[in-house]
Amino acid sequence: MPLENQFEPQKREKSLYQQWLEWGVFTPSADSKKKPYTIVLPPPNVTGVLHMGHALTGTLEDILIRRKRMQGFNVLWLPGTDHAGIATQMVVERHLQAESKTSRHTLGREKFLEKVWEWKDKSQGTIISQLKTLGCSLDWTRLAFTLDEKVSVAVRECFVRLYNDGLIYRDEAIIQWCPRCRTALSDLEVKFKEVKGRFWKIKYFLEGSQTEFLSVATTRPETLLGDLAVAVHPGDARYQKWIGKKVRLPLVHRFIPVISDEYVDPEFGTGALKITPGHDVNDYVVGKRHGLGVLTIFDDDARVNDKGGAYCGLSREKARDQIVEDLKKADLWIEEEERPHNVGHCDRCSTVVEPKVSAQWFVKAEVLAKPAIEAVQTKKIRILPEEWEKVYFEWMNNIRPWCISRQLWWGHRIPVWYCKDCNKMTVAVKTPSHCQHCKSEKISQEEDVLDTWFSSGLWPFSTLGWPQETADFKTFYPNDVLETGFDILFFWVARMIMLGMRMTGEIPFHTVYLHPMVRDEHGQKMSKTKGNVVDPLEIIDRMGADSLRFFLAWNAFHGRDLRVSDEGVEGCRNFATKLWNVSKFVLMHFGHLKQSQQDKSNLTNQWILSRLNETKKQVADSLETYRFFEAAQSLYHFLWSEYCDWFIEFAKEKNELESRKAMGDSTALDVLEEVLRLLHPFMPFVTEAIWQELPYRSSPEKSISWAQYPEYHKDSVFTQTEEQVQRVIEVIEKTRTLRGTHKIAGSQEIGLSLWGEEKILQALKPFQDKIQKLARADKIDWVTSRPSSQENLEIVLKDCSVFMSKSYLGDLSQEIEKQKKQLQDKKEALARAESKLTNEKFMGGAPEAVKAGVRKQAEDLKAEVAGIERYLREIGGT
RNA sequence: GGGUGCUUAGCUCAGUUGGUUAGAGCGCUGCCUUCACACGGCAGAGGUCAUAGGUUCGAGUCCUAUAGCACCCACCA
Repeated sequence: MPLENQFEPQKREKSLYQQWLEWGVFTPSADSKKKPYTIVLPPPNVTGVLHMGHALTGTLEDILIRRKRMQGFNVLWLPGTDHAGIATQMVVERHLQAESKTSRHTLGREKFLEKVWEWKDKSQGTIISQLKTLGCSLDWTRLAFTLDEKVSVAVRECFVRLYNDGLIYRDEAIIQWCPRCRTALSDLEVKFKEVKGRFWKIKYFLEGSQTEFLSVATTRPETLLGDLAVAVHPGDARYQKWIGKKVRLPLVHRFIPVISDEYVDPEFGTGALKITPGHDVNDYVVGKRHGLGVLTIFDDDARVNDKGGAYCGLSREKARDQIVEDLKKADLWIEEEERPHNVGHCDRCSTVVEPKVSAQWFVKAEVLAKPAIEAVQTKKIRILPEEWEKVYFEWMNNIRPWCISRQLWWGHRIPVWYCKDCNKMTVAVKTPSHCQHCKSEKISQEEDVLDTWFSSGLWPFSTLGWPQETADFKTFYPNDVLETGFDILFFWVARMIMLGMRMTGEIPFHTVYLHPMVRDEHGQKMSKTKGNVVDPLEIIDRMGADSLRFFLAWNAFHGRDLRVSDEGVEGCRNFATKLWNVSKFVLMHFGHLKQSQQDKSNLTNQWILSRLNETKKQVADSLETYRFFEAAQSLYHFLWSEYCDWFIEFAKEKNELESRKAMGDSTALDVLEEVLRLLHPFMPFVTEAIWQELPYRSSPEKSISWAQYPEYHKDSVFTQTEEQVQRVIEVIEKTRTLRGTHKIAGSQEIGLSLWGEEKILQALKPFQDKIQKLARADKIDWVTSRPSSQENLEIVLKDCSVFMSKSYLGDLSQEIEKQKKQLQDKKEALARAESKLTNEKFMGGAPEAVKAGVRKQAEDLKAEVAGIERYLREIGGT
């Protein structure tokens, strides 16, 4: 059946995907004898819609997956979504606020969670349909969600095991607190940003004195309400006499000790540091060292609490203003200056975090990290690109306790029950009915939920049924590749390795591939506020999923940025169109064939088969090393610059075309079919559409998804033919160049003479018709004696020359200049080569192959130099 | 403060262990409405590989220093 004139992705892609689903292409059989290959999709957050980063993940993983499926593996690509605790809760809260002006607190926990579940269902539906639009061959029968019952079981199991092993504990400590989200955060969830601030110097009067005071510098005057000491460096001469004395806390009139501690930097500020153990991580440590205790002066919303006396009820910001004002009034203020400093912000909502002392749950990450570090050191797990290994080690070697409790409603409730009678904790997988210590039934579950990343950390196996020894778990664990953005190396990848190894005793995957971050065309981070977000669906809508996918693969360099631009995707759309058009052409001429029948004696066939074979090798090498961009480029180059530009152009020559048709030669079709299969993982839709229209196929299967992925065969290498055709190409190209430089009209046929050794001419002669057609020559004379340079121009190739009558020429001045430059370049290159050959050290030290190469190079250059000199003389440049 | 990268054509980037005359896409210039394709064809211009040293027979590739840029981690009030 002929292909329609244009491939219209908008019309075709949906139904092609539907067909794959109907055929069950994406679902592996659990009891297959085939070797398994598994990737779990990094579960997108159910906060909204997919962005370009997801599209990149989907594309790269689908390329790996589809290729392995075609290579006969039992392939599982498992889709899922993440409940994304803080992020989703925040989105839904905002939504509620905007829609009905209600807060979660007025709704209550149960009602609010209902709303979040509704949101989740909607968002998940959107995400699924987007992944389908992109063409991702995910096994939807195994769709998972991080709050699924089976995942919950895994989460509890993991928690209980770690608790029993002493690796999870509850402790009162200073943690990062987001007053807007009203929850504790892990260190990773706090982003330090430089903000403009002020540095205030305040008087702390000596107890009993009206004149003597310490000048204390701070960026946060409001925290003086919680000061429990002033610290100076033990070696600081200025303050020796103050140590052990007491000072009066301004405005509050409490008396606090002056202590000495090495932590204080005497060079910084005034050398006297106020200590607020309740609201500063360092002060907390200092306070602990000196037994100062803790004074918490903010409530969960970061308003001053009842410990703040007159300031009670004020927000942090208002309290600061008020306190500064009062200090000035009371003559306790000395001076202030502008001072930029780093302030921690909530990763999710950008609120300034407030360090706060509270009871939280922690994981002893340093214990889990040890085997996880070793796994990468011993290369049991490879991280690619390799430089990320260093980053991984750096973080893992300095890992700190991981705060896993969150004061949220949306998430996995921590499986701990407190007994009202004996105050002890019951930690269990199954919800207990009574306290395991005193049998009391007065128990209540911990209100806190777990950090989202705790459940994500189990994803490679919690989705497969662990801790049950299910068929899926046995077949598909460990996974093969974990592919994701480098931004979640610590958040997610490191934790999967730690938890995976601890829980299952095995590495969760053998390869981590970290892709670059998607940026806009100027390299700027995409953000809604900047308005530079490129929506993958919008691009797909205009140019098709295949174009976007090919673009993403093409640009997945091993750098850190991937810039998305319309022009770039257009180029890839053009490539898809090229494929479509050449397919149209091939089917037009060879679509009637019923079987493969290749004329292996045809040199053009040998050449393209050899080139195809080389391409297969390059694609395989590139994909095995996750160089998607390189694989995409090889395919692009082969299809466009070799198959279309030369093979098809050769085949179009009248005699050739007729003879191909007469013989029923199917090479053009067969090579196209292999290209389709090679390209299918990259551009699944258009390749499937064309494949469906082929008159016969290499595979009896209904879908190209099941067809075999082409593999390199060393018996399809035709080195000699490649050289021979390469020479033909050069003859044509040089002739065309000459025509171009002398402005010979395209319609003007010219006569050529080809001069060279008999052997060379014999190799060229089979291509006479093709040379004539593509160089637009009406005749070719084959000569072994050199034609007159009086009447002809000579184009010198490595081992032969093309002669063209001077009668075709016009103005030569530009050409002379160009050739002079050429001559200069060649002479320099020749001089370099010759100096190598006369250099004894080079001749002694370089390997034989290199020396032979240089010798050959020198010979070629010599011939070329002579040729250009001759040519210059011929066209009148001395 | 610690760490990791980057600097190659106008732009975005390749260039695997040092080895022949440094590549691609886009963009640019000229010509061509040739029967698959103007989302096309043909041809062309364009780079002292950031700088300065060094190692080597040979350096875009290795070493040292310098400059500039980006990112990550970190509690300097």
